[in-house]
This record gives sequence, structure tokens and C-alpha cells, in this order.
Amino acid sequence: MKNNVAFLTADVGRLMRKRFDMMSRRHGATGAQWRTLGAINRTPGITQAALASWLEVEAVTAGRMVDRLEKAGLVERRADPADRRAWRLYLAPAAAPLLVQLQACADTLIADTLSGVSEGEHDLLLALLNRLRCNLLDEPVATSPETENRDG
Amino acid sequence: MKNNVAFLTADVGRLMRKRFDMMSRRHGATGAQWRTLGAINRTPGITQAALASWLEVEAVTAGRMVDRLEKAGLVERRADPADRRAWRLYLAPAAAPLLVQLQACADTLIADTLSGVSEGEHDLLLALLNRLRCNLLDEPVATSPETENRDG
DNA sequence: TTGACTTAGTAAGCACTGCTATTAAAAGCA
DNA sequence: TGCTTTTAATAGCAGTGCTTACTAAGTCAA
Repeated sequence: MKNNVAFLTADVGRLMRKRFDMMSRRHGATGAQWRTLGAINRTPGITQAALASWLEVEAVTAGRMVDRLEKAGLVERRADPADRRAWRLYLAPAAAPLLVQLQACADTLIADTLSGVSEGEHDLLLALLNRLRCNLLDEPVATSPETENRDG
Repeated sequence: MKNNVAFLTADVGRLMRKRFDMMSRRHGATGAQWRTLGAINRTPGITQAALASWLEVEAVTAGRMVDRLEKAGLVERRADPADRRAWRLYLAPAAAPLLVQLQACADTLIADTLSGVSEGEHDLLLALLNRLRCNLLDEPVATSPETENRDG
């Protein structure tokens, strides 16, 4: 019952989220928020639709995440001069130091989680999870886990 | 950014949940509900606290899940004769056929997700995820992925 | 017996995610 | 130009999960 890949991935994902949120709470941000900030940091001026695509969530989800981040003063929405439907997203100044702190939380979390797992096992785990992810997205499997070619 | 174990497990877990819910919607149940029904089916008369422990979620989460399942006519709460604080949980008759249908959904989902993954890789993946789960729960690593010794 | 502690469960509120439906605007086509 | 389709974003509703705070009840020691 417990040992199928669906329950195990859901469990590990949930437990990592819980632990990250516990660690990062004093910084006032969650794991999903960190990930969103990272995506905007990576591509300043990204639209919500492209952000949703990069995060692989629905547009509604991305939009509401931006709502919360904007309310927290971490993200700015600026009108797109060429498309009056769209927003362009930029990090607010307060986001930069936060990103550094959250990265430290993430490093600690991942180290704790991977305790007792060899480097080879870690690589294999990432490769397998990446293949599952591609299967679920109906995408061709990326050639290596390091591949990062989805610019929204 | 995308290829760390935290994001990948969260993604795979979320995508599996989404796909399961899509498949099982016509049966009127979700993945988490199926898991809960399975736990009650496995241990009829379980209390909510034990259920939460077995599902490895908080008592609040388990309680609200039982709320929904009771409202849907799938689970019965019966008073515990020995402890007036506690409820004993039992499956309602309507749950039995549902469990069969949801198992079929899960089988399809897992087969789709593991497409292109060998049996050996699958076993390794389960073992690694199980180790990560134990790390996150601060538990000793179970001796094998088949271990199932948590009876709440 | 009484008081302190623990345990079972609920209530309120928030974060994240999804679905469906809707609005506004861009894009494509005749 | 005008019509249809597509796209960007939002609104409302619901499921899952957590924290904090609370009530009720069981347990255990003085």
C-alpha cells in the first residue's frame, strides 16, 4: 500500500515542503514562493503565462502565487507595452537578499534528505525522477538530468 | 534550478495526483481519498489519530478527510465504547466497489508513469525514495521497500 | 480525590493547486 | 473591415495540507 511510486513521491515531496517551510518561515517565504522568485530572477520580465509554463503549473496557480508575492512586496507587476492583457514580472529589491537566505535553507534541506545516499545513487534518482516527470508531461525524456532548456 | 530532488519529487507527486484525479473523477473520488479508504479498509475500526499516523499526515488533515468521506457516504464514524473522545472508522458499503475501480486507475497511472523504466530501476527508485522518506521522518531506514510495519 | 499532563478531535485560518467560467485583448482569416 | 478563434489573466469553488488554539476526556501521580 505505502510502497508504490505515487505515494512515495507524494510523501517525499510533501515532507520536503513541510521541512523547508519550517526552516524558511522566519524569512517569511515558502518553498513554492522561493521557486517562483527563482524563476522570475532567472527571466526578468516574464509573463504569468510563461511563468506558469516554466513552473509547470496552471496559469491560475501562477497568477495567485504572484498575487501573494506582490502583496508581500517581493514582486512587481508592470504592464506590457505591447500586450494590454499581459503583466511583466520583476523582482522587487527586497527579494534579492531573501533568495540568498532561502538557497541556504534549500541546501540544508537537500543535504539532510540525501543523508546516506551516495553521489551515484543521487544522480540515478534524479535521472529516474526526471524520466517520470517527462512521462507525466507527455514529453520526450531529456537527455540528461542537467538539461534545462525550457525558457517558457 | 529544476533538477534538484525537492522540485522533482514535488513535481512528480503533483503530476501523478493531477492525473489520478482526472482519471478517477468520474468515480467521484480523489487520490488522497482512495488512500484513506485503503487505510480504513486495511484496519477497520481504526481511530482518526491512528489513521493520521498511518497516513503520516496531521490529525487535522485526517479528520477533514474523514469529514468529506463521511459526507460522501463512503465512511462511517462510530463512537468508541471505551473512549468517549474517539471515533472508530468503518467503510460504508458503497466504498467496496469504488476501491476496485480506483485500484484500476492507480494501476494505469503507475504503468504510464513508469513507461521505459526497467524493473531493476523501479526497485531502486522505490528503495531510494523510501530512504529519503525515512530521513525526512527521522526514522531508521526500513530494511526493504516492501517493509510495511506501521499499524498505527 | 484532586490536580497536572496527555490524548482525540474540532474550529479557524492560511498556502498551494486544480477545475470551470468569464472578461478583455490579440491574432488569424475571409 | 469584420468575424472567429486563441490567448492572458481573473473570479469563484473545492481538495489537500499545515499551524495554532481550543474543548473534552482519559491517565497518572501526589
